[in-house]
Amino acid sequence: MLSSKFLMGRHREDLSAIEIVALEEAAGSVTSYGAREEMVHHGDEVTHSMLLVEGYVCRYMDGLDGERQLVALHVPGDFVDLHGFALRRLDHDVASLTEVKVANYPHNTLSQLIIDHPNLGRMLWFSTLLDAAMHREWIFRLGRLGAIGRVAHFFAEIGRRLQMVGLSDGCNFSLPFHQSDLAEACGITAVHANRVLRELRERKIVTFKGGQVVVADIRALCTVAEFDDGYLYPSAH
Amino acid sequence: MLSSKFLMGRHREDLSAIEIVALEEAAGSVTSYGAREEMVHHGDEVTHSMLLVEGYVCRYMDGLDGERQLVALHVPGDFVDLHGFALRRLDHDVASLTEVKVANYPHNTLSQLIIDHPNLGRMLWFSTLLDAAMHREWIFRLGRLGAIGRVAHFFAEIGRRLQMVGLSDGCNFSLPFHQSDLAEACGITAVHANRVLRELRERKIVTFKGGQVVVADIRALCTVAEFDDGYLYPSAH
DNA sequence: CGTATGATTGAAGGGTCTCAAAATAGGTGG
DNA sequence: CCACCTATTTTGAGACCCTTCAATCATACG
Repeated sequence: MLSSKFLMGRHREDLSAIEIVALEEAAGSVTSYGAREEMVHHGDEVTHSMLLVEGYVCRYMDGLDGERQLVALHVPGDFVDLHGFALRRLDHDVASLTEVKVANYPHNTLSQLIIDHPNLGRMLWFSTLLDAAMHREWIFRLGRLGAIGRVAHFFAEIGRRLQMVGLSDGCNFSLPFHQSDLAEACGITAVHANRVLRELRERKIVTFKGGQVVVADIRALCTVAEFDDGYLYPSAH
Repeated sequence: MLSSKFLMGRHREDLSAIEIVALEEAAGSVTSYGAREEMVHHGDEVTHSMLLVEGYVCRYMDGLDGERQLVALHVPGDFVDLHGFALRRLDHDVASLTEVKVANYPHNTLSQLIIDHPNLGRMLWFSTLLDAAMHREWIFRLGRLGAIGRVAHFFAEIGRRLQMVGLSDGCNFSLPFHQSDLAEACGITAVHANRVLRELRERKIVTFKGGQVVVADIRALCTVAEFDDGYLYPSAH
């Protein structure tokens, strides 16, 4: 099922069997993208929204002199641009990191879906608000943490999110990033990202090599990152 | 009308007269708060959402050693915690800056409102997505701009938003902030905020004194801030 | 084997923080 | 209306974190 990971670990259980079928049937075509491809350009009018089925996608904004800032990273089960449904055009760019498979949801289909299934509508809304909650945490991370804390926090968040959709045990996961991508997510330079990674490695907290993250000391990672997963609204608590 | 500023300057014209009346009638009680009062504590279950009618409100998160990071500033016409409708509990704190008046919208009333008026529902969703768009811009600001750019960007955004609801000409507006508040919004220290303000004053770009912002050179302000108001989704363009 | 890309390290400079003190403004009571 | 008290703003000096610029190293790939 294309949407089988949607809200997995995030109160997916609040969806009825009927609603899940309705969501699945609302999916239009499935599109594939290669790695590192631009998927949506900022300013574009969007007429459908993409549910990420397979692969990693990021959203980013560009500064005047070309420096890029990641504003979101998406993993399977995430709606990548559901906010485009209400906003109509995007204020940022969307690109694939890996090879990617997305299910397209035409906006006029979504409109009807929400009318027919108000509870499903609220869960779709909820999913866009999860993005906003993550945005807030990223603001906190950039505003209040030093470089080490930022990188640690990023690892902690992605690990936890992948765990929720069954793609990680929380400590070992794939992250198809270059060090420069990590830098763009954390508001630091690639050179400094490298030094931060060395320190995290030397302190035996986490290693990152070849797109693979291995958390050696999850306790220390969360401490350094000031990480608490509450803002991810996991099902259990 | 309590909701007369809702989405003002942001496609409010997409709301029909009937929908506006329905929104107005959905408002429950009106509550007043004093200046600098905590309004919602993180983790609280929220059963209603507040539309800001008068005054300024901020949302923030606290780090381990008490440093605070603002994640949003709200001006009249903003729904302060509409995201609580779908999230149920908040991941951050909400506090007043000035004396404040809010209109309360009980969540069960909102549920019905959305079923009866799907288009209004989409506009409410839209309004929470505007918050998310601003979050993204804050991420960019913190990740990619230096201290001067961050402060300039903050001024530019608030000026523009106040202009949209008729509370500023874009260059002169009230901002009931201490320098330390500005610091908490921009991820810098209060001491450095002071130095940045001096530089912006000396470069004849903007002055901030006694809670009043006067932009002397809007062109320079936007340049320093790398500011473009597209992410605020203003009606005209 | 040569080339391109990404990772790693070094040295120097700059931006921001910290700590501390002084100046100013605002509010209150005499 | 002045005197005092407190909160806020302003300034200085030194330390530290991160950036910049450059060079070297490792790796993958034609």
